[in-house]
Amino acid sequence: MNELKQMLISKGIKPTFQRIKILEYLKRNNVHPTVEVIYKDLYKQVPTLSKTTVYNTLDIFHQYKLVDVLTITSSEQRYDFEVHPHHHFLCKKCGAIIDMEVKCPYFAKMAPGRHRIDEVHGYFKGICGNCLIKEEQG
Amino acid sequence: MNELKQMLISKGIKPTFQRIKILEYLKRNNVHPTVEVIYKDLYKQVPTLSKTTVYNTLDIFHQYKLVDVLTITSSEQRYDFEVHPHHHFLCKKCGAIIDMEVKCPYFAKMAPGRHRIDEVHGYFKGICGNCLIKEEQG
DNA sequence: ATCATTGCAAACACTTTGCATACGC
DNA sequence: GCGTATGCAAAGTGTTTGCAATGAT
Repeated sequence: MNELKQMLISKGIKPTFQRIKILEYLKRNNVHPTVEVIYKDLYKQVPTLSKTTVYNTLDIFHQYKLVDVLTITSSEQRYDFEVHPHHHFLCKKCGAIIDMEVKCPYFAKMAPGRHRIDEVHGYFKGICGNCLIKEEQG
Repeated sequence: MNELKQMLISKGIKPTFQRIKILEYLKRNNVHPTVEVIYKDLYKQVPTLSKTTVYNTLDIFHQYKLVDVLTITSSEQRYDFEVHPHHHFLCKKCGAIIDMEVKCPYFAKMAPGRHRIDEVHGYFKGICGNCLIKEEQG
């Protein structure tokens, strides 16, 4: 908790109770949760919490590059405690988003053209291992 | 027009006037338009057109793999007349989405793990060549 | 006549905005 | 006390749904 507080301070973000809780949640739950999920889970601990604050806080975290915003599914944004660049896998059956390591620097160098590239995103869609096993059994 | 009609028939899709028009539009405008844009543009030619029909039609096209759905921006879906697998570049300044060729098969083979990968998506964000030139001049 | 497509209007879901209250230095 | 953060409610935006009217064979 103190570590996270320091992390916020060092980025120039005022370490309020809500902000620390949300950052803590993201660090602990690396399942790329939606705002809804973050809100519902944290509400148990912080009953005064509002969704607006979750949105505000995630916006600030994103600005200060503490979290990544994933736009894999079109209907909702998902948030990722940012550690290092990596790709994602979305299971079309259960909806889970699973981290995938980037194994080669192909992507960053791929496009030398006229555009300035700031961000590189890659993701896969398919059926995750767990769902495949269930299909075999079912 | 007849070519597109044949394309629909060969896929088992009834070639209605609206569907042909929408497919034609997508083929001609490879700027990855939104539903809004498609609707507003086609409305001029087809004043009875409704947004619902645009949605319905794009859904069908997607099912039958005539178009790709891009979820690069979180706020809206964009549609792409599907020719071959390629990546995309989103300009954060002007909002344009530009096609980028896939130069190596890295992506498809990257993740041999437990999951079954059906789709591979890659995109970049940054400032496009045109906007860079404008910045220099401005 | 039948069955699918179309299109309006209402409902939905996620996100943003406006503003009054509460908190922390 | 002052300035920012919070949180409620309302508005906004893209998408989906229900259903009646239309159109094609």
